[in-house]
Amino acid sequence: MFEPTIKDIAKMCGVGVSTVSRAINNHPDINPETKERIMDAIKESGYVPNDSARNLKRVDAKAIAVLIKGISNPFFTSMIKVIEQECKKKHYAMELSHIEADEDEVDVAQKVVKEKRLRGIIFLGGLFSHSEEKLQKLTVPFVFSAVGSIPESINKNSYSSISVDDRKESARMVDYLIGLGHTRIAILIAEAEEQSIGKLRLEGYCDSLKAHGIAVNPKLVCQTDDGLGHFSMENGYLTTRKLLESKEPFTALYAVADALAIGALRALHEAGLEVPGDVSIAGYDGIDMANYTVPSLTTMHQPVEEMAKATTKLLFNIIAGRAEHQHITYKAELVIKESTDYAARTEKS
Amino acid sequence: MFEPTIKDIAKMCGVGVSTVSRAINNHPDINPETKERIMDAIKESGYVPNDSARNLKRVDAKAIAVLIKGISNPFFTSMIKVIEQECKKKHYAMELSHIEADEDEVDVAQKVVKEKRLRGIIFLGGLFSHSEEKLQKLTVPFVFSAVGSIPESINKNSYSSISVDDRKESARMVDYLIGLGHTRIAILIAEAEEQSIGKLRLEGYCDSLKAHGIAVNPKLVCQTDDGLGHFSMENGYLTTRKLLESKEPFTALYAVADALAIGALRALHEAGLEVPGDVSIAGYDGIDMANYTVPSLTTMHQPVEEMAKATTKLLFNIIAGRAEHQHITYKAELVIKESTDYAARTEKS
DNA sequence: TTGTACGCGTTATCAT
DNA sequence: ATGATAACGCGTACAA
Repeated sequence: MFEPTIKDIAKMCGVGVSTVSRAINNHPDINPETKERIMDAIKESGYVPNDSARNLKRVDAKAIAVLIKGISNPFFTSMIKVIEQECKKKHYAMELSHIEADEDEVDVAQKVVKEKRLRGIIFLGGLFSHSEEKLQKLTVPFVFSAVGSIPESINKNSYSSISVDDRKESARMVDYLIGLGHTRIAILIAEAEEQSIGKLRLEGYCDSLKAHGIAVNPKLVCQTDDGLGHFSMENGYLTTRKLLESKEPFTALYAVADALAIGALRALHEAGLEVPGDVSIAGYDGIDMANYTVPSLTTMHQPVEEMAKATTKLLFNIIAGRAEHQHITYKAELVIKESTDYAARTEKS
Repeated sequence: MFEPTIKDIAKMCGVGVSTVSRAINNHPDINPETKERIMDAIKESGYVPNDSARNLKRVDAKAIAVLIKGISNPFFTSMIKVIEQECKKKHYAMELSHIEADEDEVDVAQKVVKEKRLRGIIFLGGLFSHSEEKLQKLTVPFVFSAVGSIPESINKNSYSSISVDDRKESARMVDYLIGLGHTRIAILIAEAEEQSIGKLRLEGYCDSLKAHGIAVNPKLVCQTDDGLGHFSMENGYLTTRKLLESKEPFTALYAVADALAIGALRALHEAGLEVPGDVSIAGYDGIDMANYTVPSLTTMHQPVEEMAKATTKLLFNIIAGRAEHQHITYKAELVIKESTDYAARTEKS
């Protein structure tokens, strides 16, 4: 089947290619009549401009990339949806790419930027372990969103970030559990690498315990041993089972991701334990699903929509030269649901 | 910052551009020594070929597109992951694009094909409402995966499809529920447009009831009224509440998607009903989450991984001219978990 | 307001 | 085995 090009359209309308180009790209210098005639011909012939040729010419494509690490976490799915909508509004294309656990996101970014000649990058999730030198090789603006903490050593003016203060909010959750009278609080983490979100949330946990004069019991710090560090329900389930098998007593379980918490819920149920009757459970993220579990899940709700919108808005502003690099921290909201209760009741039972 | 091109590499190595091109693309006619020298220079300079220029020249990009309708259904998330892996293996790029509920997937496909010059398309989800004429305008091979039924009127040799027999498997689930003694079985559907998956599963429901001499009670056919037809937990929750408010008695609830079932689980819990004590619940899809709900969910498990692999494999084979169009139907597996029980017990309570 | 001609970075064809 | 060169389809400076 024949694919018409811009030349064919030009011939059909008896005009030059540049006139057609102007019509397509809404240039001001064009006679409305000719433009209409051209647009009609385009519709009729089913002509669609070749993206490759455009991008080749334009030196940079009207597109951004979203590089996401840890797709298994439903939290990101929500963010992507919002980011995609925002891109559509701006008529930007969005290149979505997953990054494997063992890949270096900045390396991938570099490759993608050169391959696709795009205008900006959003890093979603993962952890920050890049040298400033490496970052500076990236020729387009980029925004880190929902990544682990970024070392102070990196110049704040060389990148943007959108985040919540994972360490602080995590501590807040543990404060709440302690406030309910819990002292033997287990924590479920999937990854604990340096600078990762998991690590930060673990630190918050330790902060809070220490602030309340409670020693951290290493036996209650539960980490998956698959090394993959997925925030998955399966991981939450398996790790909780191991915790139960260890017989180490606890009255509350804090999972650093809702997906983990949901797996934990199931494991406790199978062990014949009531939530929150026997054990209180708290999650983190505030994903949709947390509202529908039985019992519903107490969690730290991150403002997904706002964060996603802020991320894209910031990136577009930087691309347009309308903004400098910024660091925006959102507050998470402690959403108290059915899965947590006073320890006193627990002890009685 | 300066971006080296193939010419720069050529100059650096004192060779012609074509030699560099040959080195990059693993052409046979090249001296291993020169090739090595070139590859070194490429690494050193950080050169990455410009995808746009490549695709422009190559008339078709080494890429396929996945067009997905209904991203909110977690079932698709799993499929995408597998498809992506398969693409990586074949060194194909994968363009992922969501289709809005009101968009026509074939129109979008046409646009994407022309814009990106890609080699094939996978349609994921949605329903089939396209004229053969329109389909034939698509110049690249395409495979429908997990879409609703395709009208007999369309020539089977003009497209491929991977699916499960939704109508039959749906009936099988209802057979099972009836086998447990249930007769007042409600059904939860999100969309019921012609040819949609929802419609097919509804038909299977009716088939089974009729085969067992049970009349279909329209009051037990529950459909969301948001018109969007999302397979979301929220939809399942809200629709179930409406059903409960209607006071129409039922002992079993069949949700045509697990996400809906999870919402239903919650709604019943809030109404003080036990599952499966008071009401049995069954889902459809077999998503991961179904194993972790409390109670765990009886569901029709679709072989996601196999289907996704078959889809990509088939598409690549057709692209390579190694295969004709095919229609593969997979069997779903009835996975019996905790959420369903004999009606007898229900009646007693 | 419109048309002509060049070049973007790459691959393929042809010589050598 | 290697190099020169013509496309690929488009945007745009420049001329008209």
